[in-house]
Amino acid sequence: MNPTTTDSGAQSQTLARIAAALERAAANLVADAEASPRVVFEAPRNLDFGDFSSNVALQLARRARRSPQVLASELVERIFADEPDLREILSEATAVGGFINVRLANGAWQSVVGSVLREGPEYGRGRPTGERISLEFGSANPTGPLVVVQGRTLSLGDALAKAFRFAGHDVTTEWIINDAGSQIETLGRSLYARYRQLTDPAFPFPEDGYPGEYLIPLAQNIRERDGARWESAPEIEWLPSFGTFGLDAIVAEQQATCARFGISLDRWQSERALHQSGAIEKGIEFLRGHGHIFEGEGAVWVRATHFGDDKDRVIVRNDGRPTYFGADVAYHYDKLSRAARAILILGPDHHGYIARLELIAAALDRPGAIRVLIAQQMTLVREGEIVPMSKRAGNVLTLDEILDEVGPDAARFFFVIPNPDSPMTFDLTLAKEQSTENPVFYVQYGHARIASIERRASPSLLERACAGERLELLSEPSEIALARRLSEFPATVLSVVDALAPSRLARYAQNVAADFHQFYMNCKVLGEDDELTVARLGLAHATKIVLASSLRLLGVSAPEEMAREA
RNA sequence: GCGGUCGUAGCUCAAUUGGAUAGAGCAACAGGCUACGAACUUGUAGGUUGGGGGUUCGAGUCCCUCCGACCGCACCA
Repeated sequence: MNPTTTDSGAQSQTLARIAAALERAAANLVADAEASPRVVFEAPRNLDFGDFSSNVALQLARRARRSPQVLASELVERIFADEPDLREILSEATAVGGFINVRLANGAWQSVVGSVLREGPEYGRGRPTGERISLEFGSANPTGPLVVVQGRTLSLGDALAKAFRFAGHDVTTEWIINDAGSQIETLGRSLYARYRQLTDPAFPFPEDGYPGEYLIPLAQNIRERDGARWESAPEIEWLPSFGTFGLDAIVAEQQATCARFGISLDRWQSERALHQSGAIEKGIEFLRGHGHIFEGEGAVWVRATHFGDDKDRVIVRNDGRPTYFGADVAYHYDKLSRAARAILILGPDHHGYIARLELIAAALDRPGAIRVLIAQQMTLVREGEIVPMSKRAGNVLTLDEILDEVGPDAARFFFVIPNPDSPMTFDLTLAKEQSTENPVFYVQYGHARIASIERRASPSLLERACAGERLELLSEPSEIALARRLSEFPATVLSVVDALAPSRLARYAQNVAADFHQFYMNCKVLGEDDELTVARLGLAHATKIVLASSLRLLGVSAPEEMAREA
């Protein structure tokens, strides 16, 4: 189906044969040599129609001067008349409403199971494409602990990175630390106030400071290290020290939270370092060379309106300091020198920034090379009540607290279920419930159930099953449906990458689990007949492989057994 | 006011990039364990895809226009 996957299953070759036959038939019926018809099969939304369908008759109808339905019927008749051998691989071909629907013989699906067993965790992996991709996500301000939204960008970003890598791309994951601006000074003042408040509770807290109690332990650390020596020092002495101390400590905490989430990024880019390294000047020079820079009102501007922005943007202030936009230009100049494409997943407060970021690509002569996704806002619900959160009041629920409450597996799976740009309600009560209602446990239970069956199976039969013996015995509808589902895995990974939509993988995992549970109800795996047991154990094991791969790409564990219910 | 994102079943979300009868899960109702883990499963019910127009063989998807929600609109970061 897709040439970039290794062995996406024998059904793809089967399909190619059928498509070729249809193309020959169409070429005969449509005496229009200028464009030879191309037959593309895709899975119909409703599988009652068949395994695959093609709309080629709808597209060719006008040129063939007959109705789509008539043309489709003729094409179907022709391929069976011209190539009777097709009946071996094609159990059914029908023309309905202009579509040509085909159903493959069981052999195609049996061989998919063989492919999965042979390739194991490598099933579905793409060949290296050589394309390098920069994927930025997380990137919280270094002024406080990570909160829920960052959990969402982290889950989406890491899942996307894993899918890109599995599909054969070369990915660098990165996070920018905004350590260059005035917020570090504000952080320093807030931390200093906490430090003074340790001995003088009446010491005033800065009005625009960062509330919340997370700075208090940091202040205590400073107190233990340095004692009272800062109490009488002037601000010019303590400010840099407190700012840097706070920054380093908070970034370290953010990294620790990522680690709890099972996420480690390749690159933590300091914005200050961009300023110091001369990267900003390099970026500006590039733009100047392309005529995108002009001077006015004492500042340096980028002609952003030329690329569709609603106003031109200052890149160097009239006091000579670059703006944040300047850092962005520099950072993406650097990213695009390392990678073919840069993808960013940002929080909801960056909505108005999408155009400005994406136009940087065009200004750098790489139109379309920057793509910004916005992870929308989340509403937290617990026991049916909205959890109130206000940054000002300092009662924001941190990501760490959420991990404490529901655990990393549930959090990662839930964050990835909806598409990034749809706002999301996160039900903490549901996420921590270990029950039918919880999709994470549903999928994990499927994996554990297979592991349990394998523990009970005779080792010699299991060994034969893993070698792919007797798969030709699989013929029950629920067996074929499950095998068919396993065949969709490689295409699912590719579609995650194409659409930048990890949610498809979460959904896919749920579908695999559902098909397995149905198979399990209908077909006894460990039965009287050893040969049938071998075939079904093979199917079960292939399912376990695909479930494990799906969960791995989502950063969720695949347990061998679930904790027993009380 | 300008711009962005969105609006789909009672709730949480899908819909293979323009395809057929818009699908899952939860909640509701009715069934299924002397079987490999019932943390499972079978079925029923639930919709004018916010409203209206347009483009074409064909629209939840693309265009226009209203309505509504959220978020931006700095020589802050």
